[in-house]
Amino acid sequence: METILVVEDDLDIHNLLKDVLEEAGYKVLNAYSGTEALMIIEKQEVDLILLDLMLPGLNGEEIIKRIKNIPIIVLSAKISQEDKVNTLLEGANDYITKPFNKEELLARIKVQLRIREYKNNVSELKYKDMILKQDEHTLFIEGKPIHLTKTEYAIVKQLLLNPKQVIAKSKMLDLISEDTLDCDENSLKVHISNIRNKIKKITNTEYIESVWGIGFKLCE
Amino acid sequence: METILVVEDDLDIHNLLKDVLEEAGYKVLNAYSGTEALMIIEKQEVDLILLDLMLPGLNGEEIIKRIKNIPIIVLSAKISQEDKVNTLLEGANDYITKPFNKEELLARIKVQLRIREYKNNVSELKYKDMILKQDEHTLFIEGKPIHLTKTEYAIVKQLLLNPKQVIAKSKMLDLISEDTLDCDENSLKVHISNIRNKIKKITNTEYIESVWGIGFKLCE
DNA sequence: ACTAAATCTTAACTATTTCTTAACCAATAT
DNA sequence: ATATTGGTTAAGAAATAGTTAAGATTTAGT
Repeated sequence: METILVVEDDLDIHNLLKDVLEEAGYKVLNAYSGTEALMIIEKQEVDLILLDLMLPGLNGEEIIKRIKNIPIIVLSAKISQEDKVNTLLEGANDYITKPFNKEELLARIKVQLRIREYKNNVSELKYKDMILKQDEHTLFIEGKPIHLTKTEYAIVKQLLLNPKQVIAKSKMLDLISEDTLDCDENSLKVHISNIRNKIKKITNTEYIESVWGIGFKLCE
Repeated sequence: METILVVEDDLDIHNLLKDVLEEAGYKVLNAYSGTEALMIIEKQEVDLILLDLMLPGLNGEEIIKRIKNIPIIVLSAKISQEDKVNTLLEGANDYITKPFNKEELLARIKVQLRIREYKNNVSELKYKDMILKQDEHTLFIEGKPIHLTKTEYAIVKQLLLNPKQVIAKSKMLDLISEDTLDCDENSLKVHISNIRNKIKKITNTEYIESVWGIGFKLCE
């Protein structure tokens, strides 16, 4: 089941949205301010955000800037075309004006969730001098192929799917759990070490960075 | 009758294309967004795709990356030569700028379908020192003929159709399911073993490589 | 339709690769 | 200074791949 975070301070609209979404089979998380929304995102897995632009405290625009890799659909009474364009450029993925039509809302949500799913399967993931060719199931660093085991491949794939972002160890374990049986944090650090060794045979450049106490990310 | 998928969000252009194509005797499928297009491809047989580059949601470029084995003709208002080149490099097969000429469109479509037809029925699939002569239903390695059974032939054919690519065991079973009754992963490994043995009688070179936990590919 | 030959699947066994565990050392934070 | 986290290593456990042979099934010839 996919999780949608609703960020809206108006209680009536909030509850209406919640009802519509739950009826459609989504799990709904609730935030009534921008700061609350950011807190929830850090702790829980969220697949999509419905965001009201007019919020107390931290406003919608600022929240959009802070969020990466979660699709955002903006809800707003603002109607000018200019606003629409600005919001999309700032990082929102879609825009719905209030009062909204139930079917349109659900359709737009579906589209965003699908896009995410499809991006996961794009045939080549690139970052700097790394290319993960998914057809060939091979990582290329500076043009040279590196053979990765199933688990190593899954780890590198997650790092490349979220470049510039730190992936917490627990999150990583969750993300790769489909490809592994019982990988724990100890096992994870062994895998990371093994991946780094394979890369070291090709180049001295570091590609994977540790973030102390949190997890791992690709070097910037 | 050949099936063409039209991916275009502008309703006027979409309908114009549909009319032209149906008049020319093609079956037309319609998609108005990238995600819709990908959904259709998964479910139905499509011989060619006419793709608008400017789409809501998943854009044209991303769709091209996801599609293989179906020729794509890109439709776009973009006119710079640079864009043209980029699109072709990314995986599109041809490029037509809007407003398009009806005859030119149909001619380009014909060319792509011809190429496809030729490739599909090409009597010989080659890779390195392997030649699969489909007429003779025989595999030649380093010039010497090897007799393959029906299932073995189907497996080798799939490998040769996608050289350099890893074919997952489950995918392979799916691809050869038309030629077999109930081949499972165990049976598949026996077939692979048998194919390797037949090749080994001719040469010591390895031609089929295993990708641990995933599937098989031709050696590079 | 019957028989013989070829092919395919099943299943046990062996070989190989990968994964996890756990001990030890290094680095970092309080 | 000490506790916590990260990194390395090696060995044993677990998973997957490869081999083999026998019996079942399909195909082809008569």
